[in-house]
Amino acid sequence: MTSPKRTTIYDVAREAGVAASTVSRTLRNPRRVNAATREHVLAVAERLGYRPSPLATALQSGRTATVAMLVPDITNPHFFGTIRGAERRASAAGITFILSDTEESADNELTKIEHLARSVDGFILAASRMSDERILELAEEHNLALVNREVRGLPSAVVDTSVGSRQIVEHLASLGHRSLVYLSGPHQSWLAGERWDSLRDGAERHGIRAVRLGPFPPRLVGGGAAADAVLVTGATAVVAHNDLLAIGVLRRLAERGVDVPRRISVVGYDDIFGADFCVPSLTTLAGPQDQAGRAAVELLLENRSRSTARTPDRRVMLPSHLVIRESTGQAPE
Amino acid sequence: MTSPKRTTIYDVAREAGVAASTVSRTLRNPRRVNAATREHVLAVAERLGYRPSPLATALQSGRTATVAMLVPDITNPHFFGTIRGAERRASAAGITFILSDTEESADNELTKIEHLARSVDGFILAASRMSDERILELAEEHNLALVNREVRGLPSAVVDTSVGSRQIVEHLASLGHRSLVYLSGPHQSWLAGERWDSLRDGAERHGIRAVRLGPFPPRLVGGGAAADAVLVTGATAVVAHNDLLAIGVLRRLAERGVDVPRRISVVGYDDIFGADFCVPSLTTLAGPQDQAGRAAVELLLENRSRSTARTPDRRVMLPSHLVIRESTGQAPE
DNA sequence: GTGAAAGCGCTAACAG
DNA sequence: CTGTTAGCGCTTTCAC
Repeated sequence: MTSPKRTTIYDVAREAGVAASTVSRTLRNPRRVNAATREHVLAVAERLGYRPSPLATALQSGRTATVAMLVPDITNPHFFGTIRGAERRASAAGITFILSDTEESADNELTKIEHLARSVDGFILAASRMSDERILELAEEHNLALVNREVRGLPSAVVDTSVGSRQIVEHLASLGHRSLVYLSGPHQSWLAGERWDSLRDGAERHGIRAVRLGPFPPRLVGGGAAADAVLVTGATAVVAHNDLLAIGVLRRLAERGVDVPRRISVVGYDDIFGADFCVPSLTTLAGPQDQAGRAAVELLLENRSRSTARTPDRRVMLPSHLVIRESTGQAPE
Repeated sequence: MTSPKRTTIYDVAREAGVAASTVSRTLRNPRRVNAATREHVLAVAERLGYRPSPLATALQSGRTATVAMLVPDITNPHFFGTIRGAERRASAAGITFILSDTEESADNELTKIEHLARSVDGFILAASRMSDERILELAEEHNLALVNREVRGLPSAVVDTSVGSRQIVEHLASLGHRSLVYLSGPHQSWLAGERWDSLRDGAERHGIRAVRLGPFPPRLVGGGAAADAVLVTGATAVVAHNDLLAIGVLRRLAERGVDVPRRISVVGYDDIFGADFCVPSLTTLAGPQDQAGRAAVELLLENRSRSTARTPDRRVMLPSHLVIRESTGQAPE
């Protein structure tokens, strides 16, 4: 690759016989320029193959036309939908999309934010592991939008799992289950807390005994220990923090010769890739994660420029729905 | 979020009683500054919470400390490993990672490259859909590294599937198969071509009849039509362009009551998430995709700064290995 | 409607 | 070793 001096706004100006500022206007505020000059400038720019420098624009204007998304674990299929949705939306708006993996660490989130602070217009924090306090503090200085996390006063897009969690309980109750175990996810996960609250709440209403176990790493491997722990409790139904964990449980139960769903029913969250072709296929709470990602980008875009004056803080709530497959069935006896 | 005037290099300079250039040096070339002043400047910078502006640095120096990765389809699990590997490596080097989905379109690749050209130090093209000519042309102006694609003279990291493809044939031959069908992927996919060449080559040596069908969309849904097409041929073994397609085939065959592997054996490529827990579990050619992503970033880093003088063009070749699971077995009869 | 000029924050000669 | 001086490419008053 060679860099034969990119053509700048000045090259265009000279060639077109106008001032640089006119070229700039032609590009940013076409209507503030005489139609004739405008056409001419555009033609010259086109001919010279002029491409604006986003860097220079950003440095001068303060707008970078870039957003960064921070994800605890890129590898986790749970986030694929969110990432895709956000990327698509950003791309459609001509916004550059930066993706960063924070490896499940709140400290990493902070570091990355500091690092990128001046290069982006805002951050999308997906399932942030940081405390509410820290997030609020950061929001003082940065433009933030949260995904699957709520913090007072901050814009967020979350796939509602409260209603869905109750649906899970109802589903299990209707199948005759009288007890369930919830396998919780990462300790700092806000979602994990939300889900447990709703499950317990639902369980109470239906006179079902609910127990929480964990935390377990929200990955396939976590399923081994989780499954064994479940068997000890004698519960007839288990709800895992996410599908990854649920599939891990399924595998371990199969290994141990435990019949699902005859002996025990298993439910997950997210409806990730694979939930429909594992065996037995997984009953799970599905949600439009990609829409959440998409909404987050929109929230960010709305909120920029308006340095201080923030909008009536927007919260987007997306509905989830229960997908019933083969891993849940009539309670034993 | 409020922006109370970020502290600049000038603030630090004034506060420390030195020139701005000294502050700059202290940060870039610490050794060119008197130890005492250095300490002092660093202390002041620290105290003022100074953070450099990547934009200003980039504008001035031409280096953006950013790389962009272009992927045909973020959604495709095949790329997850590559994306993760690249992101990790970039992150470790303090390099900002831009991710962009090109939606399987060569034109989109071109557009995105033009768009980002001045904001990044280089591009990682994963499984590019562009023609060799176009890529070579782009390489004149941009710093490129290819993943799973080879173009004369350009740095690339590819997971070798030639050797692996022959292993697949040997595996099938040893099970008594005398014919196989290859389900090809996207028309413009270089990989698809490579794989077919190696398969056919291997088949020839083992006196196996090999037929190519397709192209099929390399996704689960592509498996339906593909499976039906295979059955018509009467072949006893099918090798799909990737695991997604292979799993799709598996599902369709199950639907039609065709016993895998007793009636027909199925092989995929990539060993994606899910290949081990679909039913039957999938025999597939696994490769270190994340290392390919990682290597690509390294190639890019090596190659930057050296504007014209390119290194003896580096090509990284990663070995693949055959993972034998339940979807392949003895040929019928 | 258009031009001149001042910077955005930083780096890189070039002096001293 | 350190300060001065130009810009990098673009936007944005402020005049004309």
